[in-house]
Amino acid sequence: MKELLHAKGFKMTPQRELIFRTFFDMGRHVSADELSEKVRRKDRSIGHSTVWRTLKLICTVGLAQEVNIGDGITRYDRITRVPHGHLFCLECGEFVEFDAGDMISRLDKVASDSGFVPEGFKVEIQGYCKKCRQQSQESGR
Amino acid sequence: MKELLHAKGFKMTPQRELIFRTFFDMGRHVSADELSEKVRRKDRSIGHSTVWRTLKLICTVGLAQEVNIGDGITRYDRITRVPHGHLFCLECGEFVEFDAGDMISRLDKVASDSGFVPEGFKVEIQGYCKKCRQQSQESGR
DNA sequence: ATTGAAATTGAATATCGCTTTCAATTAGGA
DNA sequence: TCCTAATTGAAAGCGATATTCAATTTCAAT
Repeated sequence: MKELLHAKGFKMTPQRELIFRTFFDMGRHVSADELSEKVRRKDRSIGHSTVWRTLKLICTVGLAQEVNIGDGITRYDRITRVPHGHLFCLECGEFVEFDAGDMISRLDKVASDSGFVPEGFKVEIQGYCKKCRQQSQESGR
Repeated sequence: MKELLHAKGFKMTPQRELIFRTFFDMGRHVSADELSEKVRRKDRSIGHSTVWRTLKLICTVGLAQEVNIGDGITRYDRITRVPHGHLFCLECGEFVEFDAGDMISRLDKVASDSGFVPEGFKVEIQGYCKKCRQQSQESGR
């Protein structure tokens, strides 16, 4: 971890250590605010801006990527070996992952056909989850 | 057009007419600011907020949809019959569309497997376009 | 261990997209 | 024509993220 930072000219600090650990202990799709709150529960002296910046840093060194579903809140998702997409409920905001491994080769081809060297993929499905559909059915409509 | 609005309880106005026309004359992936600027070149008296609101309206009546690539700017893309994805250059911001028709059935299945009723799909590939790769190669690195 | 340049920090402030408010105006069915 | 609900433009507001800056800290080179 420290080495990874040093390799790119960054330094390790106690703040970063705590933020890194907290981020990787949390689930997926963490927003900056959520992380900031959790980090500051452990150490009140860490500033919001440090958390924001560290989150960007985690992306810069390639350990996470931004996920944007269009609600104005950027979430951060650690990069796993397994390429995956997101299912997202437009009503309650529930997030479900799905394996997108079998799409990759197709997407790779699409990219190279257009002269692009792909860096990342995003496959997202918006819709309505089971629970929300049942609820809206019960309540009259 | 007018009928489409009336059917959903909206009214047609001169402002909306101009904004609609301008939007559909522009290319794809128009941001609110771009549209606003173009509209206001034709009629300086139209307010920004009217443009924003009309853009939302166009989405509400189902003629366009928001596209979000994570740079904090929402773009609006008219809805075509052909489902498509986006290739996006991380360097210069170039946008290229590709046909995603053959992914739909797979995505539909993914959704229903999780109990979701899909409403929309987003397939995006980030990467580096040919031009930017050549340029960064020429300039030393 | 000490040093010193460069990176990092936290607080405050700024910015940037976008939304809302509000009083005045306008569209369009009755 | 009239009436009401929808719409307008300007301005203010909002929330997420970025930036500024002086003080502090890291760590490679001594």
